[in-house]
Amino acid sequence: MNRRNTPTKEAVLNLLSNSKKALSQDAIEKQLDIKINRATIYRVLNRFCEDDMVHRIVAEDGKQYFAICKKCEKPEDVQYHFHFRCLSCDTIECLQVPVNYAVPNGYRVQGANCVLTGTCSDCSQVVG
Amino acid sequence: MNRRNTPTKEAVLNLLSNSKKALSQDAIEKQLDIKINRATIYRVLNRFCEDDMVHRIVAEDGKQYFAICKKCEKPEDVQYHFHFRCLSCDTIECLQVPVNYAVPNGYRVQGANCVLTGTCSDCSQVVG
DNA sequence: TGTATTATTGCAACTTATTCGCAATAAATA
DNA sequence: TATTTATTGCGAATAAGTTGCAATAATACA
Repeated sequence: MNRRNTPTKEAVLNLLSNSKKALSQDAIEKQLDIKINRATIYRVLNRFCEDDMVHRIVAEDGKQYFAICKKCEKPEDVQYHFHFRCLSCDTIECLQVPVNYAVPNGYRVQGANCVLTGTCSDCSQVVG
Repeated sequence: MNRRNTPTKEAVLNLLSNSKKALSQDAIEKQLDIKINRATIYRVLNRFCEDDMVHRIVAEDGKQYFAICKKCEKPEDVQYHFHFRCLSCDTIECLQVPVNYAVPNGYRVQGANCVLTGTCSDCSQVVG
């Protein structure tokens, strides 16, 4: 199952690389210059995730968001990090904040999906 | 908008009270003795959440799970806690593990949805 | 350089979770 | 007991994500 290079793949990867935020399929489709089918975008994204080039975040809206970040670039860096969902500008971003936890005896952790919700620094500026 | 007591409401609340795990609408419907409409269950659950009697967890499967736990009983206890989703027995439970985080300047946190994934203590016992 | 192999794509249909409008029902209250 | 309106059931709608299939195109190889 060798991967092939296609314009679609490249376009989506570019978009994610240049975005500071995690993007949903929806957002990706809108931001792309070229028209790419919904199902294709999902397939491309799922492949990126399989290949550990991108990670998937599920927000409390139940939707999937995709991001490339520092953490993705060094897969040795196993530590999970928090994500932040701003209710004001409706975006999700990776925080450089590690997730610390101590689970009870016998629990084996294999993954983490941690999203904080609130107002991001940009949107908090409203006051002055 | 005063709340009324109904058999439905009582049944769902009982179920959640006696369950150690967080339950999805689906699970609730199956476990109830009486037949309650899907939409009604959602409405009851959403009302419970509004009234802070129950809290809602969104797992990486994108589904909502509902739970009553110690934390729910003392709303003054603002601290968020982790949830654990066992991939083996496919359940979600509240952990007595607080979520600690330090967000960058300017960020205002109003909520948290933190789910750890893996194998719970019961399912880890397989070995011995 | 031409051809075969098979990963990738687009399309349409499907699944699943959740919500919504509306009319009927039933708590609470006077 | 009558009135008010929260709650329910039903069916339909919405939205996110997946899947089957045939067509297309990237890669490998003669």
